[in-house]
Amino acid sequence: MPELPEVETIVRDVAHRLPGRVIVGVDVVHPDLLDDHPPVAFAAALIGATVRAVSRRAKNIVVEFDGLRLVINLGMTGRLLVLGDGDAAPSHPGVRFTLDDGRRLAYHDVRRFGRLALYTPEVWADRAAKLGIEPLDPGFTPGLLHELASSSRVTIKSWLMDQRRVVGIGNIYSSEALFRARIDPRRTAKSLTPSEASRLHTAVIEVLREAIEFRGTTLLDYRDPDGNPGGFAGRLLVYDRAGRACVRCGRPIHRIVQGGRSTYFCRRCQR
DNA sequence: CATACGTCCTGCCAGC
DNA sequence: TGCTGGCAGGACGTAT
Repeated sequence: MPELPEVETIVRDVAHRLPGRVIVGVDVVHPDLLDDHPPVAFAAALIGATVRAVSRRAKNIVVEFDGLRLVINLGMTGRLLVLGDGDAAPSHPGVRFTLDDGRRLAYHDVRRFGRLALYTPEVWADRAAKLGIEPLDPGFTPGLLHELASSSRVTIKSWLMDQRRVVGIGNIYSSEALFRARIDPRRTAKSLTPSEASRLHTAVIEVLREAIEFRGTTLLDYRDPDGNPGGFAGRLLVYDRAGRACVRCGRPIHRIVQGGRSTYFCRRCQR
């Protein structure tokens, strides 16, 4: 899916366009996107509600209404599109929202791994509290990263992707951050020294910030709310570059499988 | 509790 | 050309 930079790009784009708008229509095309929530109740709760703010927590888009939170997780292929009069209908609509100014907000999802859920602010706060720390928050320090990692026997690659410790990092940015930190993805999380944890801390923050600056990575599916791809794919150093030359040493980038997911790294540069 | 793995779903692409 | 298998930005449930 969209990882933190892609979700952040979407949220920043809609955060100044949606507040003040009222939902006047809800069309649930694929009820499975709501889990077991009845589509009729979902629509009824949202119709007439005014968007007050849009924010991000981990890889979730949080649309804030008075006394209600619509939380959207994009899964692998989800898109949140803002459509005007002339815009074509999405090819894989999941849920369509009509706004009081005539625009439409469309949740589009080819694989339908995404989810839309409604919570009271209190229940959402409880769920959000169970997620790990935001890597771009000041509380995310080299010491905290080292401490959190020091008790885990899983590989550092898998550890980075676990949303219970540090949020927002997925399959692309975990490989990218480990390359930048020159750490072998096969190492266990607990094996990192304080100085390696510090390098990884810096690498995570830098790669996420740069990716946000370039509006995210589009390999195939990711689009911003206007339907445009992100610009960071060309700046990836290892992800999806198996067999190509490492930008640092020139040796070929390797692809391995960890936890059922592809990992890309340089055997020479990453120890 | 922590860890490992299968599952949800559709589309695309390489290889035969 | 047409088929098949493998693979794809995530996260949850279950088994051990």
